[in-house]
Amino acid sequence: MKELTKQQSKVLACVEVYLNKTGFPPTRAEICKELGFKSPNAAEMHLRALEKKGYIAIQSGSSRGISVVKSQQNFTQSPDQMPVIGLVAAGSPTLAEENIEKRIPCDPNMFADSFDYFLKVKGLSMIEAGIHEDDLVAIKKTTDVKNGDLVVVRLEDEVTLKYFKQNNHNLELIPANKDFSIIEVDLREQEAFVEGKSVGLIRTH
Amino acid sequence: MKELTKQQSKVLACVEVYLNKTGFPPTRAEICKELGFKSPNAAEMHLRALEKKGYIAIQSGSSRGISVVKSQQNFTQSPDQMPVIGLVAAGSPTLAEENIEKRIPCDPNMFADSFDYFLKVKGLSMIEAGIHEDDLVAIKKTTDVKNGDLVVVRLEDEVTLKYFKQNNHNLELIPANKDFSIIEVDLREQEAFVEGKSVGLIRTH
DNA sequence: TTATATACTGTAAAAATATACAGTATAAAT
DNA sequence: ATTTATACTGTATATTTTTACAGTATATAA
Repeated sequence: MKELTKQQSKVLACVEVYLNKTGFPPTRAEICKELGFKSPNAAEMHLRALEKKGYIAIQSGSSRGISVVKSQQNFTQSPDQMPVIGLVAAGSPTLAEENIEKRIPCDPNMFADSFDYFLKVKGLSMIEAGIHEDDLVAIKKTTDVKNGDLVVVRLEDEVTLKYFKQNNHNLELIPANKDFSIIEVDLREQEAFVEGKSVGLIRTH
Repeated sequence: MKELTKQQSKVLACVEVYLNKTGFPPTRAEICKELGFKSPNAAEMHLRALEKKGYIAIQSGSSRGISVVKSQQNFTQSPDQMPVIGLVAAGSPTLAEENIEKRIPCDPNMFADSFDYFLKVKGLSMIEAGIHEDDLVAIKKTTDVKNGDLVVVRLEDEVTLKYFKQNNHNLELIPANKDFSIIEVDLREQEAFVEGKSVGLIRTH
């Protein structure tokens, strides 16, 4: 099987992801939108190349007439098992096997945004936001967070779940419980690592 | 899940076979050709019926925008699309398509107990249990509930989510908000229908 | 007897989509 | 220095496809 160029590989992945999410293949225009191309012909050329190399088949004249012949990644057909990580007092939440308490079968796209793992909540600092002890907060690994986001932040070796608010070098980590006080950090004096942000929550009754 | 008519069943099978063979869904015209209809509207009507009964989802305006939600055969392994139902003021929560606000890809076994649908929470009566407006409560259809369970109960045409407590003919539906009062029902005087119980909760941030 | 649901035909317009053609730009190969 | 392959933009058009509307026919329920 012939090698794919970087862009061809991206296009194939895009088709596969779309197919997985919607159940039918994307149009040229949709591929463009996803990958940032400005001409439908960009997608067309890549698709033709993928066809030539035997990765897809194109039904000429049919809309969305793409079928994936040889998948790049092996999509697991069974439901994903998303890991649950305890909010350990020390160190970053890592996906190392020893930190995974258990796994929950669910779709990483079940919330508005995709997520990477569940964080098990300890303590009552966010209770007024309806976040209880042992709730599982779905975390997307990212450093791209805005004021007001519910974020996972590491200070020294302490990991915490709080609302995020930053003005220049002044970082505030805001709890949702009047018995707790705001954590203020001067970023010139102390480092803070944003591990990710919450995109959702689940709780077992 | 509602029963299908003979023709609807044929159309669903046709879609599934086509999907299996080509990798993308058929158009109305192709369904007609396959099943011998002479008008694309014949296929259209059957597809709309299948959508209403929850077997497929149709992406409006998209060509071939059909995704099979609930397969007749059991060969689609894609993650289940669990329905979200609004807590309507009147009548039971039903799974008829007109009551389904959207669907969420997730595993029906993600909680300790399996569930049938999500109920979208209205109001603040359970806020002290960390259940907010617009949270989605996972409901298992059952009448087998115990005191202390979080249940969906219908009184007359009112559907409500409360804690369950019953002593003989005396039923109490207990909110989790000090501004709300307990609903007391004498079962000799008034009927109460237990629609199901909550097995979990999800919230999108 | 009059609805009501199922099950279509036939037509047509609007919208979505594939796809051809004419270019531009860049890097690597010859 | 010129070709060749990759990687696009931009435009236009023919075709595909959805979808609304107006009917017809039949069986079943109220």
